[in-house]
Amino acid sequence: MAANVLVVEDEPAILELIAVNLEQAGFHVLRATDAESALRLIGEALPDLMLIDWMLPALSGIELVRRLRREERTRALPLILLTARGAEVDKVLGLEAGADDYVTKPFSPRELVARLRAVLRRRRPEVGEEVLEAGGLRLDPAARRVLVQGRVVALGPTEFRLLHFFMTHPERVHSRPQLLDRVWGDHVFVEERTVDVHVRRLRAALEPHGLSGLIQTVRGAGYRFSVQMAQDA
Amino acid sequence: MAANVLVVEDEPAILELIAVNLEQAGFHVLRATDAESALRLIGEALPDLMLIDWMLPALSGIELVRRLRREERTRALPLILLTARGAEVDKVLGLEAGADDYVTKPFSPRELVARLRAVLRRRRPEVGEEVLEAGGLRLDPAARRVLVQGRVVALGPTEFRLLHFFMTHPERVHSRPQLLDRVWGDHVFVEERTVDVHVRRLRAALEPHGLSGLIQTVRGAGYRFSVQMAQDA
DNA sequence: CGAAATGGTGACGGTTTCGTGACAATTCAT
DNA sequence: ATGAATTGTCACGAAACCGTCACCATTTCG
Repeated sequence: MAANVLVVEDEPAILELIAVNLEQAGFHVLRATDAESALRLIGEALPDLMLIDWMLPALSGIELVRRLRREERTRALPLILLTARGAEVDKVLGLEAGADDYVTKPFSPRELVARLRAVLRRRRPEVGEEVLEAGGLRLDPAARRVLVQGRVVALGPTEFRLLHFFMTHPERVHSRPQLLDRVWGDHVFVEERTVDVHVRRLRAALEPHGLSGLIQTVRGAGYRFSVQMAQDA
Repeated sequence: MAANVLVVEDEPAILELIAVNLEQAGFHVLRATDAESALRLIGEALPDLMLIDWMLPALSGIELVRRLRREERTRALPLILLTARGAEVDKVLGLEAGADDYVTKPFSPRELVARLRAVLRRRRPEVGEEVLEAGGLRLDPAARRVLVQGRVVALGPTEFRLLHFFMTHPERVHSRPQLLDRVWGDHVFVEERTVDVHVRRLRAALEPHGLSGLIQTVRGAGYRFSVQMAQDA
């Protein structure tokens, strides 16, 4: 989720101001003070989004936008332009050049972050939204809902994510550390036994619907979601 | 591609100036010097876009905009307002009344043409104007009205838009940022919790009509409009 | 057989999230 | 201009959720 944002702004003070705000919002910020160094940075690795000042030395912001749009590799790169207040015309020209959005200076940090997120969200074509079916279960990620024979299974957020992971990685054993990594996130630190508790809660939620044995304990190894082995004593 | 543009401007010299510029840019220009003759022209044939001066004799430009937005036939008609320089309030009022954009006088021909093209490009799609029915609700976008069993449901503007969005995207969870994005608009910045309040108001408005459970909260994720499963704990 | 290891289970605070009522600011119609 | 309606924000409390622990059952292995 930590998106890389490349900020191109020639005024060092403003650049830092923006960078600090974005980093506080959880973004990873790359800095550039002119278009050329920005292009150089892009050459190494594509960021997830670019924030470009309208006024830049040498190659102007809008020129940079146009150039990025011409290149195949950077064509789909989300771009946001920073324009000075009152430059109404610039907005139109900027959007025509191919920017995804613009922010007028001065701006509030909240507004900037909101715009950023909006653009990032819009560009992503929602991956992993297919409905999953296995072992009589029907999990719909978009609706965030689990059904078994038309009946809704009541699940908490963590249980839902856990089941989601199990269903996307069935028929194999996952250790507790692995589950913590994939379901809780690699930055979270919780006890391994917490997994046990949530597995139990998930089992308890499935039981009333006649489903049991789907999640199996592999002693000394971890847990496994299995449709095949679901019916044994 | 030669779009018909109806220009409403009471000052003959300015009207001609605009007309000449637009025609040079390839538009077909219709002229009117007051709101009434403009309405008469529209009665015969709808233009593709209207350029309306703020100050008009008798019926003012903003009144004309409001009136056009009320009529079903002209609701989707792209409108651009011409305002005097520095009249910041006018801009807000104009956009609120339903104009798609505004241009401040004096303006450069190039700017005017750019705005016109921009507005035409993102012309309102006629889709999403058909009557929606779901879960005992009947929503008419054109009439901006919601019925349940013939009875009118009293909704504020925001609640209406919220319900409209829900009904056009049912059976899936929408996060608060997503809802702010789609219902409030990209360029509005309000607290996320504001969504909660409006969801509550919407629920409160539906309840007296025997409808409950249609809008479900999904803890940690957002809200969901669901017709099926509307009756569970 | 007994000790150690492993996992199931129930319960308990702490935290997060959401519903709700109130409020001030603003807009709109009269 | 006055009053009604709408909107965004906040504070408070209820409820849901989470992580942890203690305790017990079962398995493993000396």
